Amino acid sequence: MSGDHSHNEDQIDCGSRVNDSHKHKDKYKEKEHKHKDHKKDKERDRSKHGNSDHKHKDKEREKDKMKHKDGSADKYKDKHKEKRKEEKIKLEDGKVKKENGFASPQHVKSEPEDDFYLPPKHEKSLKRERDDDVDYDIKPKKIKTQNDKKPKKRKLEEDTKSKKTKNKKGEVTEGKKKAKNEPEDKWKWWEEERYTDGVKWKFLEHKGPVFAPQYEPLPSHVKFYYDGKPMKLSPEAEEVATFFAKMLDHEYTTKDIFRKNFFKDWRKEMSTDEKAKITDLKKCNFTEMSEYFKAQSEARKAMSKEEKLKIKAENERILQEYGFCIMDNHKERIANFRIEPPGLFRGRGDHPKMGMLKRRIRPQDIIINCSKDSKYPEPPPGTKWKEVRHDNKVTWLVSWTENIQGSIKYIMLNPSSRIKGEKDWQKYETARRLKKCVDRIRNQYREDFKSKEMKIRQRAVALYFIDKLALRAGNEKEEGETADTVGCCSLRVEHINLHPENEGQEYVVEFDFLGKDSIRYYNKVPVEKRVFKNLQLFMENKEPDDDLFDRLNTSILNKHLQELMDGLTAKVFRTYNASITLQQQLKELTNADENVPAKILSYNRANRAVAILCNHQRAPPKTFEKSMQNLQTKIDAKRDQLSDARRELKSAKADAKIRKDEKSRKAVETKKKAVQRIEEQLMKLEVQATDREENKQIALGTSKLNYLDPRISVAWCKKNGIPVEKIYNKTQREKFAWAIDMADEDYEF
DNA sequence: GTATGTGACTCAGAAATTTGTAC
DNA sequence: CGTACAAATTTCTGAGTCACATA
Repeated sequence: MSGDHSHNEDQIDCGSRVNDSHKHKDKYKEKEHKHKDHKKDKERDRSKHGNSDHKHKDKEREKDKMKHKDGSADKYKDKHKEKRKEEKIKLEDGKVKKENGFASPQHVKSEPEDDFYLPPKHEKSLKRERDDDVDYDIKPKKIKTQNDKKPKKRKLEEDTKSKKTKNKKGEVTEGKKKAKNEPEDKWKWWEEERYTDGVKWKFLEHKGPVFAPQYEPLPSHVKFYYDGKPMKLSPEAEEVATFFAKMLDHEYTTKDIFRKNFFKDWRKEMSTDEKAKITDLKKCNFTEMSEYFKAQSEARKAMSKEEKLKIKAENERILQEYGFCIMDNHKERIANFRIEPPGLFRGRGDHPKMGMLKRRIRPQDIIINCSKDSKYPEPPPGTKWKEVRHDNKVTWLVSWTENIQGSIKYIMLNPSSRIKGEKDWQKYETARRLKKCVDRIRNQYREDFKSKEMKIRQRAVALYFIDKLALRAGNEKEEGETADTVGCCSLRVEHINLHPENEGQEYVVEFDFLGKDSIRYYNKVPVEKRVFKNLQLFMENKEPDDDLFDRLNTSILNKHLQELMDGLTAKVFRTYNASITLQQQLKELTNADENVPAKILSYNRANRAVAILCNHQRAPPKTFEKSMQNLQTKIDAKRDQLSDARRELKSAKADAKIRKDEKSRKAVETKKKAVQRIEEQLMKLEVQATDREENKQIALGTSKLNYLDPRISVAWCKKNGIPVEKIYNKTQREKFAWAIDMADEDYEF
C-alpha cells in the first residue's frame, strides 16, 4: 500500500521536501484564503481582454477576438510558487536522470465504424437486457432460514476440477478447502429486476466490523533507549513507538516530513514526563524493538503445522461470522470487514501527512447501517456504537471517520456481490452507449477547437486529451493536504512542453506530470495542429505553475458531457477507450492457428496495450532480473534437451532405415513425439519469457479488473476455445460471473 | 445563481499471504 | 517426504471521480 516508489527507476522520486517544516502551520486558514484568491483571480481574468500579447507574432489572428488571460498569476499560486519551483527543479533533475522514463507508446485508437446519433435518452433506467421474469420477493424475515444452508457454499467455491483433485481426500477440515462442493445453484442476480429508485436494498443484516486486536505491551526485556539510556514508556507512548519501530527498515522513516509528523503525533500520546524528556527523535533508539518484531515474524514463519492450521481455522471462523451479510434474501460476501488497525499514515508519493498517527478506531466511532427489521450487530461488551442508522439509499454496512484527512471510510460488499456487480455491468453499458455516439462527440469537440469562447476551446482540448490519451478528469485538490498530483483539468503549464517539431513529427506535445498515486505520466504525442495552436494560446503569459485550463474544471466539463449523452462523464472515456482497445487488439493479435499459450500471449498483449494506454505502471518486481535469468536457464536447458532429442531421432531414423523392422519404426515414432513435446515446452517457456519481459513495469491487474468489459474477454475465450480459467482466476470469475454467464462468442462491445 | 464542502463510491499499486514447484 | 524459493493471489487502504447539499 505504501508509496515507496523510490526503487522504481522510471518513476520520479519526489523525495522529501526538506525545507518545509513549517508548512502545516495554519494550513487551514491559509488554504481557505488561497482558494478565495484563486477564484477571485479567475473571475477577474474573465472580465479582462487579451491585450497583453506582446512579442506575439502568432499568425493565428483570431485569437485576438477572444478574451483570454492577461497572464497575471493566480495569487494563491504565488504563495506556493516557491515550493513548486523547488519541486520542479527536482522533477527536472529526475527527468534527466531518468530519460529512459516510461513513455506511453502511441495510443492505438480504434475508431468505431458506426456512428449514428442517438438522442441522449434516459438511461438511468436500469433496464436489463434480458428479461427473465424472476420475481424478486422481498421477504426479509425469510432470508435467514433460506440462507442457512449457504454458509458452506460461499466460502469454498467449487473450483476447477484440477484444484479439486489436489484435495483428493475431501476431508472437512475447518479452514480447508472442501473437495466436494455441491455445485449449488448460484444466484443469477443479473436475470432479475433491478431497483430503479435509488434504493439499494430492502433488507440488510450483518454482524458489524471486526476491530483491530488490542495492543500488547512489549515484554520487559525489549527496551527503548533515549539518548543511550533505557527508558520504560507508558503503554500509549510505547504503542506508537512500535509503529515506528516496525517501519525502521523502510525508507520513509528517514524522510523529514515523515519523522516530523510522527514525532509531533507521538508526543501527543506521551505522558507529561515523557514529553519533557523525549524532545529529539534523533536520540530515540528503536532498534531493540525492531529486532524483536523481526524475531517475532521469524518465529511465526517457523511455527509448526498444527499451530499454523489453528490460526487458519480461527481466521476462517471469523470470516464465517463477520465476513458475510444478508442482503435481500441472499448471503453476500463483505469486502473489508476488518477495521483498519492503528499505525502511521503512509501516503503515496510526496505526501505532506506521511508519518502522522492513524488512530485506533473504537466502537463509539462506528456508524452501523442495517435494516430496521434486522438483528442489529452488537458492539463489544461495555461499548456503544456511535449510531445505528437504516439508510437503504447507500450500500455500506459500517462507516467511520478517519483522522488523517477527515474522510469517511466504509465497509462494503465484495465485488462478487449483486450490488457491486450491477453497478459494474451498468458502467460498461454506459461505455457502450458512448461507443454509439463517440463520433458525433469527437466532431463536436473538434468544432469547438475553433470556438470564439476561450472556455469552450479549453473544454474541447481537455476533452481531446481525455479521449485520445485516456487521462483522468483531474479534480482540484486542497493544496497541502495531499501530494501534488494532477489530472487533465488540473494540468499546469509546467506539465507540458510544446515541440512544433520533434523527431520527424509535427506538433508534438510532451507530457510529464504525476498522476493518481503519484505515478508519473510521461508521453510525447503528436496532436492536431489546432490543438497545438490552442495550447500555445492557453499558455501565453502564464507562469509554469498556472493552470493550463484556467477556465475549466471537472464540474464544467462533466456538465457539458452530461448534455452530450446521458450518464456521460470524463471517466466513461477511459472505460470506453480501454474496452474498445482490448476488443480491437484481440481481433488484430489473435491468430486462430496458434496454440493456447500463444493465444494467451496475444491476450496479454492486448491487455498490455490497454494498461499502457491507461498508464498502469508497477515497480519492477525486486526479483525481476533474477527470475528472468532463471527462466533463461530453463530455456537453455530445454534447448539442449531438444537438440539431444533431435539427435536421437535422427539416429533412430537411420537405424530404422537400415533395419526396417517394426521395432525401430516404433522407436522413431516415440522419438518424434518426444521432440514435439519438447518443442512445445520450449515454445511455452519462450512465450513466458517474452510475456514477462514485456510486462516488467506494466500492471495488468487494474485494467483487467476495472476497465475491460469482461464480456469481451469471455467472448474471446469462447471463440478461441480457451478455458476462461486461463485468463480469470477464481476471484475474478466470481466478480465477473455475470459476464461469464451472459456473453456468447459473438459478443460485441 | 455560483462556489465550496461532503458523502459515496470506484480505482490503484504495494505488501502480505498462499500456493506451486523444483530439488 | 520436507524445504526453499518464486509465482500467484489476496489484502489493504490510499487516491481518485462525481453528484449533490449547503451557504
